[in-house]
Amino acid sequence: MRQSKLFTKTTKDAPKEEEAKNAQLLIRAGFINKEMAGVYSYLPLGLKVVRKIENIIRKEMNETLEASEIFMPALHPLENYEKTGRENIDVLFRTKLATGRSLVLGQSHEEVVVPLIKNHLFSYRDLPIYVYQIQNKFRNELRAKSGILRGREFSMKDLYSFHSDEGDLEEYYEKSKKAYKNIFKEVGIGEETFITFADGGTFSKYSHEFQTVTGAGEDIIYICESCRLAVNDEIIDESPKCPECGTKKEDLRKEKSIEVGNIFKLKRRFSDPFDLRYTDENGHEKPVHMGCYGIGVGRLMGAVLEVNSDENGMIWPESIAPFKFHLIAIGEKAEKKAAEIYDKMEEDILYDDRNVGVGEKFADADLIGMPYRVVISEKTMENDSVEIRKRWSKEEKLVKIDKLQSHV
RNA sequence: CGGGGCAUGGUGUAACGGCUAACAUGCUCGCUUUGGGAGCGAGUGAUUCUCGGUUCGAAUCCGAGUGCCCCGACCA
Repeated sequence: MRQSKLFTKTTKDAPKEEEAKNAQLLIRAGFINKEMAGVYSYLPLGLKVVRKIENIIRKEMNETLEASEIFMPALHPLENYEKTGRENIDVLFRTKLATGRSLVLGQSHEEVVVPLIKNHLFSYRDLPIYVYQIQNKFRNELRAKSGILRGREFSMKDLYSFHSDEGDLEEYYEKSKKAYKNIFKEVGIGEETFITFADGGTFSKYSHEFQTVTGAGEDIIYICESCRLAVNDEIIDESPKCPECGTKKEDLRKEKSIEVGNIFKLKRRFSDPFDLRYTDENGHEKPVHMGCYGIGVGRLMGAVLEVNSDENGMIWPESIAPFKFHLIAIGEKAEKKAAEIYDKMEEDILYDDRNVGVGEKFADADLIGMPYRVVISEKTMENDSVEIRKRWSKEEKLVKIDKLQSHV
């Protein structure tokens, strides 16, 4: 993309109303726009990151977990929540149809997906079923905070699995952990992210969270380094040790962290209220066992930033960077050559063709944080080369122009 | 929801109860400049969050409201 065609602007100063690093950087770089507390627009560069994260998630959902993507509504009838007893949870946004019928804005989709699946699930031959979506959730948080880490409207991937028995659910649940690990590794926070034993909320006694260590987090976890597992502070008193190797609480590493994913064995918590059953091989009706598996997409983007940035700006992992290269030309001759390079590799390059000082271009390249900054000047052209600088290590080297694409 | 803080051009800040609300940045025009937010000049841009009160006079003091941030509680 030619940067001159990008309508968003960068700024030197962060708005004073944002304190969270992720929000300051994303707003300064023009990736997002704040509409109100906890509600943000995603602008071209920010949306590119979101789309890349989504596609990484989709790949794991489709391939590893064999799930089918669907898209459910944000408007839900309140009656469904009365069936499950969740009509009074305090994060529910309520609204009404013109006819007076009570609705809620979806904060999760169990109340929609179960009746939906009921129309398609009759026999043991239909099981298992795995469906997921990437959709906006609405939660009337008393306090939105930390930029895009806790919003009132936010994008989330939610997967629901339907099983003939607990054993099958168990197996799939374990498989989901692997898929989740792959996702967090692929977006660049694998090292900082730990499977964490946590409270099950209204769903079940326990659940597993995926917690990414960062000072910006709102949870506290106790990490067992050797097992790469953690225990959430909320249940550490109940089980004050590593669930795997038994290392005691005192020897676990205590850290602040942000929950980027969460998986639950719902079992019959939602299938029973809707009478979701199937007929088994012997003609008997049996209950359906469910699991649900969430990942906050916007939050994940924020978490990546909290982990990867420096005083000059953002540092995007190649897997989710809006572009791989940020191309800057110095001098008229170099501009011509840069345009040629850009034409061949449009998809991978953000080309700064703006008529501004080179200092500003460098500063913006640091702020926007593409993994590789490519500079072409008369000096580098003497060797038919460009200078490549890695955003994260600041390491620089000259590379032949025709080797640029294959080089890194 | 409890506690604390903040609210002034687009953005970041300044201004004793008293003159036309200042500075930086941004933006526009002209000239110059091109390896780290460059320079000179000329412009542009504000109902000082809202409502009410005190006062001869309010950005400034008082009250209420709203918005935003932080701590806590809450968090499918």
